[in-house]
Amino acid sequence: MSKSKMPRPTTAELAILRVLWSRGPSTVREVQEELNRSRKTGYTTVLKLLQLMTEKGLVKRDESQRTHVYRAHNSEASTQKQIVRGVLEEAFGGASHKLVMQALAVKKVPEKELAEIRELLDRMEREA
Amino acid sequence: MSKSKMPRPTTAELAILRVLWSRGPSTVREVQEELNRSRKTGYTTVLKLLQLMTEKGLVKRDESQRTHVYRAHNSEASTQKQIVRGVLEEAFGGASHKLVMQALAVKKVPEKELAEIRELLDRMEREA
DNA sequence: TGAGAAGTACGAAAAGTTTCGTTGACAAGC
DNA sequence: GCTTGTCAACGAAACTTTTCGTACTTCTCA
Repeated sequence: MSKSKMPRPTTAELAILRVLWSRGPSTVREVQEELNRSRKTGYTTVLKLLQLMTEKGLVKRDESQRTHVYRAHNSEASTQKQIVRGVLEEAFGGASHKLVMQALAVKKVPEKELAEIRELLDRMEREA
Repeated sequence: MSKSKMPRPTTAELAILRVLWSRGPSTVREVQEELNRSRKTGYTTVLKLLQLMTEKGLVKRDESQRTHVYRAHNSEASTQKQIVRGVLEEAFGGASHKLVMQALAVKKVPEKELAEIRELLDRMEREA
């Protein structure tokens, strides 16, 4: 499935993807235990989600062992980009700068990260 | 209902809110006609949505005339902030700078708007 | 070897979202 | 006063997302 027609992950799916991105390839049990740190979730719930996500192409499954191992199909960055695109259209009418400014306003950003943003801005201006 | 426990608007709800923000207080018919520019939507669909949104507190309804008039309860900016907060937690693990950089990367931002962002950054540094 | 533990598959219930048909109230014009 | 058009209310269908019970298989080890 091409990346562009990939459906946007739902909330529960994202929670799972975040575990996979941070832990790397994992079993159902491992994902479930990690999720339980923040929110109680039954084993079969996680299993079912991962099965559906496999069908949708959001994750890949290694079935070579009895205990299957799942990994995210798309990178964290590319999934985030897809989500941003969605939010941008849906809630901001495409006005990226508004999204940027809200993101900066919502939460104090460390100096180091502000510098990163500045650099990106510089680079963009140089290319324009 | 306090702003903080206000549920995040769904996709269809957001489409309606965007009309209300841009047109100001409007009747069901007016909202529906505006929505039809981009995507065919039945009258009763819009009506039902607006009724549900009234219950949820997302919009306010003026019933003094037979033809009711709806207006958004929260401002565009505060709703956007709420959405950004959600996306930030759900998909970015709270890393605002990543959200900012994805937003900048997704779509070319006009020079004028980049300048606005720079100004905001300057202001933030001065205050820090 | 057989009892229990750990795993997958499947189906369906529960919950949330979106759509629309139908009904009855009210209004406007003839 | 009757007819036609516009509107709100309601209920239900269709669809999506989330949750979990149950059944069956495989592995472990006493």
